[in-house]
Amino acid sequence: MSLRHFVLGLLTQQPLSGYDIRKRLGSLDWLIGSPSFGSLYPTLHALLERRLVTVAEVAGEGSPSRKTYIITEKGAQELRKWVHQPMGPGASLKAFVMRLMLAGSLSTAGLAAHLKQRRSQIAVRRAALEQITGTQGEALDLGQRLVRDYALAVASAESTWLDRALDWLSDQPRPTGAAQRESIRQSL
Amino acid sequence: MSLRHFVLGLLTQQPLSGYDIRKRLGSLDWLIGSPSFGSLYPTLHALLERRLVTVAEVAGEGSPSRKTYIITEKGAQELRKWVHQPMGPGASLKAFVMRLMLAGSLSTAGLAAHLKQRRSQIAVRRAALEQITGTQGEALDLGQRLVRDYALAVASAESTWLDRALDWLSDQPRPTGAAQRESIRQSL
DNA sequence: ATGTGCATGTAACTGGTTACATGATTCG
DNA sequence: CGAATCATGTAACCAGTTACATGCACAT
Repeated sequence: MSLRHFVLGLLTQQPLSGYDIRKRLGSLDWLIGSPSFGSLYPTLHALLERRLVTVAEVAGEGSPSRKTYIITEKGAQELRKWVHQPMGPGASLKAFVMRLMLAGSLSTAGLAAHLKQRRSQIAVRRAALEQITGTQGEALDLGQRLVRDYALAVASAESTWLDRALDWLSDQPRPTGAAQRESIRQSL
Repeated sequence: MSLRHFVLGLLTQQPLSGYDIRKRLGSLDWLIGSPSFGSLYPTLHALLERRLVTVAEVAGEGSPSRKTYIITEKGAQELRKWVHQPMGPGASLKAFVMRLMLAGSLSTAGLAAHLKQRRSQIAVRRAALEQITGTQGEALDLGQRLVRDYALAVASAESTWLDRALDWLSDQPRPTGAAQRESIRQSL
C-alpha cells in the first residue's frame, strides 16, 4: 500500500489529475513502473474518502473535464508521518526510489538519515555478493554470473551516487523551506 | 506470470526444492525480490500438474523430508520458447535481471540480442531523462531532481556494464555447450 | 521440555493489471 | 467521418503476501 502515499507525495508539489500522474511517472517506468489507471483512479478515490485530498473539477477549456486533486493538511501530515519511518533492510531499489521522490516532504536531516541507511545496506549487499564470488564462484552458471556482475555494478553505482548526494547535502547551508527550491540547481 | 518461467529456469541448472529456491534468491532480494513460500509452493505444484517438472521426494537424512523438483524435457522446451521472445520496450530492471538469470537457457546469439536490445532501450531512457533536465530542469523539486540524477547514474552504470558484457560475449569463441561452463571465469 | 532451524503447505486477503465502457475534442 | 488523444471510470481477474498450521530434527 505504498501507492497511496506515493501519490500523496506527488500532490505536495502541485495539484494533479490522474492522467497527469501517469504522464509524470511515464519517464520512470523502467525504474518503478507507473501504475495503471485501474489502480490510480481508485487510489485517488480512496484518498478523497479519507479526506487526505480534495478535488477541483476543471471544466475543460479545449479539453475534456479533468479532476485535479489537491492535498489537504491532514494528507500532508499523514505523508510526513509515513515518510519519516525508516525502510526495512530488504528494501528494494523500487521502494528506495519511491521514497527518494518524496524527499521534498522530508527534513534535510531525515533525508540524510535515509541516504546513509541505504548506503550501509548497499555495503552489506556488496559484501554478500563478493562473498558469493569467493565461495561459490566456480559453481555458478552463466546467468548467475551475469546477474552477480550486474548486481555488483548497480550496487557500486548506487554507492557512488549516495556518497555524492550526501556530500552535496552536507554542503547545503540552510535546512528547509523555500530557499531550498533555489539552491538545488548546482547538484548535477 | 513470470515466476513460473523463472523457477523453471532455475531448475535447468540443478534439481531444487522450494526451500532451496528461496535461499538461492535471498541474495538478490533487493534487485528482484524473492517470492514468498505462499507463491512458491503453489507455483511448483502448477508446474508439476502441467508436466513441466517432476518431483523426487528425498526422505531426509538428518533433515526433514524434502521434495526436489526436476525439469522435464517438456519444461525445458517451454522455457526456451519463452526466453527467446523479446521483452517489451518498457521492461523494468527487475524483468531484465530475471531474464538475465536465465541466460544459460539462451543461445549466445539470443543472449547478445537481448543485451543489445536492452542497451538501446537504456539509451532511449537516458535521452528522455536528459531532455527533462533541459526542458523542465528548473521546475523540478528536490525529490524529482534526486530521482532524475539517481536514474541517470543507474542508467549509465547499466549502459557501461552492457558494453562490457557484450564485448566479453563477442570475445567468446565457442557458441554453446559444456565448454561454456569452463571459460566464463575470466568475466570479472 | 523448549526453542530454533528445516521443510512444506493452505486460506484469506490485497494490490494491481487487463479489459472494457464512456465521452469530449481535435486533426486529417 | 473516422482516427487519435485526452480523460475518467468499473469489473473481472490474478499474482503475490500475510498469517496460519503442521511436523521433524537437533541442541540446550
